[in-house]
Amino acid sequence: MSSLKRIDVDHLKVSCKECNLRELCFPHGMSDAELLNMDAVVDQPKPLHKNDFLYRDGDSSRAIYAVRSGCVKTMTESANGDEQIVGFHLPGELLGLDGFAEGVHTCNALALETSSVCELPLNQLENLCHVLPGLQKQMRRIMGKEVNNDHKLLLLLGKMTAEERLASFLLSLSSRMEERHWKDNEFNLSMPRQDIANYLGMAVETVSRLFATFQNEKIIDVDRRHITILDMQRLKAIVGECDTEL
Amino acid sequence: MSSLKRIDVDHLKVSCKECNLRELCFPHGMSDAELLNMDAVVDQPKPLHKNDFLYRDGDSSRAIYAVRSGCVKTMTESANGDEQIVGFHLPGELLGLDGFAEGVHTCNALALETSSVCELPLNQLENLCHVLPGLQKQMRRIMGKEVNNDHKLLLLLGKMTAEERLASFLLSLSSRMEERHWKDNEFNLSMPRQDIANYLGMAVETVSRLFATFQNEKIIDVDRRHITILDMQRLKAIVGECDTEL
DNA sequence: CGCCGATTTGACTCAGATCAAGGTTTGTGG
DNA sequence: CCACAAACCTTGATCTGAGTCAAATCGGCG
Repeated sequence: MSSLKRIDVDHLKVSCKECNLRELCFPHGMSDAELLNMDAVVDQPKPLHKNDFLYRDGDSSRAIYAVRSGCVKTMTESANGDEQIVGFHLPGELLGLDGFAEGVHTCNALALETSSVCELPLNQLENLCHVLPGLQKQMRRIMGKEVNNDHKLLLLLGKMTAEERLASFLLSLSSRMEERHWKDNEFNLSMPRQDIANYLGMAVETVSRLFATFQNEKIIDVDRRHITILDMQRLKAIVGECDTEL
Repeated sequence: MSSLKRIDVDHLKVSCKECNLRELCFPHGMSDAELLNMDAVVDQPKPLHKNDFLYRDGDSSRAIYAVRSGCVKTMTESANGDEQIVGFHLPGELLGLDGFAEGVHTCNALALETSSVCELPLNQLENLCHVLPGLQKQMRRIMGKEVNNDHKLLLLLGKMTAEERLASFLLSLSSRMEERHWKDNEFNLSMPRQDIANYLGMAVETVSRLFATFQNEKIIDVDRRHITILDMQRLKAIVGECDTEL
């Protein structure tokens, strides 16, 4: 690949039609004709560096975003200053719905590593929904998914033990890896232990100890940020999915 | 009021235009003309009795609902059978978004007391959104609000102590009472202690003890399900809204 | 009145937090 | 290329908020 081509990549827009994440993202279920319309309004801003904010609590809500590469975390802040991470967003996953209620974001969104996103500007979204019935429908699906995700997390925080939470977290990542046609039993964590702990409502030390326990029990292999799931069945058994075989 | 009239009440539809909850509900921000259209599609089924399900996990999603009177709780169920209550819905509040992702509900919705709801059928929603720009916008606001609510609850479950959680719960109820132009410092809980405990991720005994503590400290007065907030400032101070006067 | 579910209260226990080191990896400037 | 600092991660010891278990009390209601 020539140096010239490499420079061009920055300016090159990946069309929705050709994006390999299209089935997970805005375009899900759309016709080719509809995809062309999408391409016309979807913007692809400069990549975010690690620790760059995509948006902050209080920013006016201008768009919804899809992660194209990397990983973005969203977190809410409380009155007395502590933070709760509410989501880690992988490529193809959407964020920004938190701004829909009042037109102002109520979360911070921060890149965990170098990441790129696609933007769907809200001022165009309204018109586009009129023209593209598929998008209208997809928007509803997206929001429903967000709600369901949050509910799962509520269940996790409200009812599970630390062990179940971490197992559940690993399984969630694993199945999202599979959705993306990546290995579902071997992946890298893009977030530090501290963020996992925050997300799961526990102390860093507990995360660390549980990783050690799981490793001792040969359920997973942990090498710094690299996770290998050795015994998926046992992991599922921990969270109570009692479908061992059967 | 004659007995004849009383019978009619069952059949009488309350129009959105005349509903005193309209500013909290679907109609928020709509013109009179738009409200007439809403009325044409909003259905008002028979009231629910205590412990009736409005819908169940797995039911196909046919409508979104607005509580007109009473109180409805929604809860998710985990693989191993335990439940997490994810919301208590007061008059004017909406529910049913959990069915948007896959067209199937992922929550149970259950009346805590005799309750009535309005239904907005989904098959009409799509068309209606085309015709009524106000509804389209309102739908987005509604979903954003749901997401923000869930995020608040995540913060509560992930980061707060039991004391903070209960204080936060009481303040949330109080401000929702105010929205409805009811007393914000005196109200009845429509849910048993067990449900409060479940919602806040703690044991019933802890709820009971904390009510006793708050009562001893003259922050609230508790008489069975009847709550009187005696010292709003102190309650706010507990959750860390350090705006005590300022 | 007497039963039943909801609530409260007390005593005890424990999962997981906190506190305290120590080890490892990464990045940076000389 | 190395030294040094700053993150990040792990491990051990101790502590505690809130859960669990058990029992009494209350409030309706047939």
